[in-house]
Amino acid sequence: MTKTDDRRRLQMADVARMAGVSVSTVSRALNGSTLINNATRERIAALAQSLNYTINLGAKNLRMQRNQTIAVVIPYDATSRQHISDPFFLAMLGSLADAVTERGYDLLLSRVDASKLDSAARFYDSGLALGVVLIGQWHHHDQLNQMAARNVPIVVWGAQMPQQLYCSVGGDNVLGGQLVAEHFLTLGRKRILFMGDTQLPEVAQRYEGFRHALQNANVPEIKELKLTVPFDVGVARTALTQLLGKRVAFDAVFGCSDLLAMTALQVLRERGHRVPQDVAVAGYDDMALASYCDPPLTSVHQPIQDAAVALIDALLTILDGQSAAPRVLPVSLMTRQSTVA
Amino acid sequence: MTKTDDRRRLQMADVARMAGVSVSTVSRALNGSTLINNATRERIAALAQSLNYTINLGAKNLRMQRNQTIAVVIPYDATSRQHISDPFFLAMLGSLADAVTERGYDLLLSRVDASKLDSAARFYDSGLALGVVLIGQWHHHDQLNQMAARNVPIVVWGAQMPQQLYCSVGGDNVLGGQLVAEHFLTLGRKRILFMGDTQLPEVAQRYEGFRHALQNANVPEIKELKLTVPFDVGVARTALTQLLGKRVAFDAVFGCSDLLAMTALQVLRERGHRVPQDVAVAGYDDMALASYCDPPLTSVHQPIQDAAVALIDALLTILDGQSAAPRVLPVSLMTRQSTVA
DNA sequence: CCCGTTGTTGCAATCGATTGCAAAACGCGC
DNA sequence: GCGCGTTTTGCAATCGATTGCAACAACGGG
Repeated sequence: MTKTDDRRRLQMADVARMAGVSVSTVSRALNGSTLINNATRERIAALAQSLNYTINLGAKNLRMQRNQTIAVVIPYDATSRQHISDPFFLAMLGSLADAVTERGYDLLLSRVDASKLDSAARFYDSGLALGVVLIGQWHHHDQLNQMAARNVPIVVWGAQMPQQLYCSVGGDNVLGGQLVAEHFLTLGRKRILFMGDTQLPEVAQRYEGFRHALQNANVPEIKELKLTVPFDVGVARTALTQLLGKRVAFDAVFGCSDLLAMTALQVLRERGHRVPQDVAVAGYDDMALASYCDPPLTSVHQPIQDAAVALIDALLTILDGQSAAPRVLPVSLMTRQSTVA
Repeated sequence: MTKTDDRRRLQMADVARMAGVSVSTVSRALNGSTLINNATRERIAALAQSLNYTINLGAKNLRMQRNQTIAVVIPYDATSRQHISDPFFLAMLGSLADAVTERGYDLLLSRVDASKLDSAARFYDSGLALGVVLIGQWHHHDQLNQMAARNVPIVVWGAQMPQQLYCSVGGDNVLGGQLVAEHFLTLGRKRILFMGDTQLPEVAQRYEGFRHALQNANVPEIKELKLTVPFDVGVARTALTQLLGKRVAFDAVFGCSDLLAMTALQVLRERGHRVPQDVAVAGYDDMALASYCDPPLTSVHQPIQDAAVALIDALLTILDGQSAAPRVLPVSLMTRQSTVA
């Protein structure tokens, strides 16, 4: 099969020539300008249609000084060379794609090194996108503030922090942590293992709510029962195994993501602990897999679809020249058999 | 707080003026042309750096007649107004994002109505993207062929079909179906419920392999045990419930996605059937949740990361002017407790 | 028949970069 | 100080669209 000569893409000048008018006329006709005679407009529209002509958006955007693209950035941990795998990010991405599409924008998806969050600005700086939605603050609240300070339109999924210059949208992490702690306390569990990296703002807030609930109930906090692990199944597994090896006793586990909780579930079962009888386990995010797993996982539900809509709306507000206030979305505890039989 | 005057973006002309040279010189300097004196080049580079100047990619792309963007399109079912939710698509998307980023391209994510797959070509036609990766053929093999015929660079995740003009990458669906059937037969199960929509090429192939294995073993095919349902948990649940109401007996279920299989798992359990003792259940895709669910789900593993890499490489090959052959990737059966206790 | 209006159309500048070609600057030997 | 070969630089055209402004046609009134 000989390859058909991949001839030059059709452009406005071609349509103009074939219609016997100037490029300006074609441009105006296709954009529905009232300057153009109705008959001419329709004739040109029909011709363009039949030629299967599509306007070159690059050229249009350049001239119009505007485009219709929103960048969504999911940071990755360069040290562990991890791929996007956490279902939470993926689910968020799916909802964002819907929200963006619904509003008639395009979505540019990218990943950046979590230690250089500010490189996410390149999409704005280079004019590729109107603004940026960043999933997670990671360790670089400061970089985000700097970007906001130089007027990069950016909205971040994550915790609301003091002295924050950028707009954030996130779940009520303090409440989430508190709900889990209270739930465990109601069940009479007092030696609760906390799994998460409190260096991350969101996790820090969950821990704060968690600790606060313990204090309120006059339950002492136990140092060894704070297990600092990243959102990484492998690391979590070894850390937990190690802890169990040290024979530290606990009767409940609070994993700061469903994946962490489910890892705990597996490790505990392998070691012969019964869930929830011996150890109750709760997770965070309430992903689809939480309700399917064995036993179904108690988890803090975050409203992902609302979150995606809120993120996009906030960004559009900023693009509109207004300022968007940070938002904290409600969360709720989904109680399942991993904590109550 | 008064909004700081969001002054015009810096452009090459500005840098040129400040450096006391022409735009051409700046352009060449930043692109590392050897025409430029080393000292000058460095001076300009340093200046640009300090000014935080970023080149306008829209303008550059227009002039260069090229960009670095690949469109990834995930169709949606307009009739059910479904959001991206199937974890398989999301996982694929994650892997694609990594593969694309790794090769230095950007990823434009979009959704199109599954009944108008050809509208995915707009990203190419409008010059927004170099080419398109489409996830799934759905019901429109014909539209894809037409796109390929008019030289739209496109690669499709899905089944390889006869008289196919486009490049596809997919799992070995026939083998997958066969593996599941053989596994069930080995377990002595002969009344196997097939759940999936054989209108979809991939599912049709799985069914073909499945049926073939039954024939080979001289096991009769049972008409009522083919349940035609889309990849939609809600629909699947009602269809299965209905079937159970009709008292049709079966001792195994083959769900064409993990989500379908897990839905079956739940429905069966609700109705008091034990898995795997009364009914064995197998799924497809081997998502993370398959190994976590209760009981862990036997499933056909598809190499998603390899698939993503293969898709992108195929597209790049096509963009390079060569032709890319369709690829069928190996699959394997992950046996877990949902079929063997 | 001339002129002002109104309704259409085209010319040419513009968006922000790249690049072929001509011109300027430089070095060097005579 | 001149001529010639090398570097180095800048002018101007170009990518494919949009749009202000001027030009032109048609028409009606005086």
